[in-house]
Formats: sequence, C-alpha cells, structure tokens
Amino acid sequence: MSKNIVIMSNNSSNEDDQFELRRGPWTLEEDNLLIHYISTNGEGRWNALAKCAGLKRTGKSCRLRWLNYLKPDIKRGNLTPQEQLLILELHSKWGNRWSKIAQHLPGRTDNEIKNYWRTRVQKQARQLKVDCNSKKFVEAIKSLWMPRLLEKMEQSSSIEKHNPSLITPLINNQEPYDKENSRMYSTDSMNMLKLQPNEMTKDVTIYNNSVQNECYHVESLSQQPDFSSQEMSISECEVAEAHWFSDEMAAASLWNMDEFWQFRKLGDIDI
DNA sequence: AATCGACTCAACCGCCGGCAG
DNA sequence: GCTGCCGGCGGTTGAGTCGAT
Repeated sequence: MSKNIVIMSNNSSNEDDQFELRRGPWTLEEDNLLIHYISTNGEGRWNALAKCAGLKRTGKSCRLRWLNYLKPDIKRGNLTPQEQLLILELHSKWGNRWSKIAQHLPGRTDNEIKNYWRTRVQKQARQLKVDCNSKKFVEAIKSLWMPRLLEKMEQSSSIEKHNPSLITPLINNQEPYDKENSRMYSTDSMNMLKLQPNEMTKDVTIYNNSVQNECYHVESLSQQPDFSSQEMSISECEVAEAHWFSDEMAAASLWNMDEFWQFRKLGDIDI
C-alpha cells in the first residue's frame, strides 16, 4: 500500500466506516473538489466538509490546503521589503506568534512567514553563531538589516515616482499596519516616523540611524565575527556586524535580497 | 551528464483551548 | 466537572528543485 494512503477506522466492524485516507501532495482533482465545495457551501466545519466534498482527507488537511494555498486572496511570490520589515518588526514584538503576525500581512499565511523566518532569518543567526532570539541578533536586525530594507523601500518609492509602472503591484497592495490604530508599526529605537498605510509607497521619511553614515572598509576585513561571546557589548556587536557585512558569502544570502549586499565601496553603501 | 548538498515550502504532527453534550 | 470532538497553532519533516562540482 502506498504510504500516502492510510486506512481509517472508528473501531466499528461495519466496512462502511472504514475508508482510505489520502496523505501527501494534493492533486488537481482534489483541489477542484475543495474549491467547488467551499464556493457553494462556505468554509468551516472541516471534518464534515471533507466528507461532504468527497475528499479522502482529514478536516485538518482540507483546512490547511485551503488556508495556505487555495484561498483566492493568497499572495504568491517573494516577500516585499515592506513585508520583510514588518515580519522582523512584529516578530521582535510577539516572537513566534506566526498566525498573529500573518494577520498583519494581508495575503500571507502563517506557514509562509514561519518558513521565511526559519529559512532566511534563522540561517543568518546560525552563520553569526548567535541565537536568533537573542538581544544581539535583534539589535543586529534593528540597526543594520531593517534600515537596509527601509532604504530599499525608499528606493522603490523613488523609482515609482519616476516610473510607476516599474513597481510591482504587490507593493501597492500592502496594508501592513495595525488595524486597531491604523498606524504602521515602527521601531522606536530607529526613530522611524509612524506612517499612514497609504504612505508606504510614497515618500518615506527615513529614520535617523547612524548606520547610514557607517564607513565599511571592506577590503581589509575577511573574518566573520563570533557573536557567541556573551561578554560582547552591543556597540562591539555592531562593529563586528559591520565587519561581518563585508563577508560576501554571508551577505549574499541575506533576506533573499542578494543584490543588496554586493557593495564594495569605501565610505558609502553602494546599493 | 551525473552526483551531491543546500535550500524551499507544502504538508503533516502533536499539543492545546474552546465548546457541546 | 468530565469527556470527546474540533479547530487553530507552532514545530517538524521530506519531496522536489537548484546550483556547484
């Protein structure tokens, strides 16, 4: 028997109560069944839905497939800088509360955000030999990576002003803000101004952050710092981070924004 | 062209809380 | 109050893909 089929039983001798339960990847036919059923009957009551729709899947599996893949408003493709920034912001606030974070990224699922965090963010933490939940890593994010994302956002909005057609519609569709107070999230430590949602793609008043004026002498640096030492102060950490940023191997995989880290210019960050 | 390792992400698993009986 | 069911959530897995050698 295929490992993707499980015989389910409720301990009854009645053969009608036994059925094959499918597992693994969904077929197009199953997708169509689920979509069609939900479009006519709505979602919810997933176990009953699975049976009524004629799907040999658990209710959980149906729910997951619908919420993470089939739902019409699911947004596909890479996370925008805005979305990445928001994830970093919200994660520093709430930790691994993926569903809560996902509520503030329309069209993005908790699963997607979780995967992003595990594959992109945690990878960087591993390379730095630092716990991704540590204060040092959070500081590195806030003092270096978030500003980079903001710069990219500003760059995008600047390009948009001159040639709006170049900007992906995804950016314009973002509503990354707290619905309760209709203000975009911001990082106090970055002195970033609070923005109205519709300001996201307009001129962004960029934070006051020393990183902007940081001098990276990249040619003289080759070693990745060891962030694991608990004695290292935050300021030392920042210096070490600046050194680490010169490591193209490490930098190239940051946030899936490879082009970000190809700078080799002394005294400036050449995006 | 073949192999191998790293990476991605859809899907599953286990746990927990809410709720109805 | 107890029990069982269900939905939701976070953690984990593994098949598929891609790039390097």
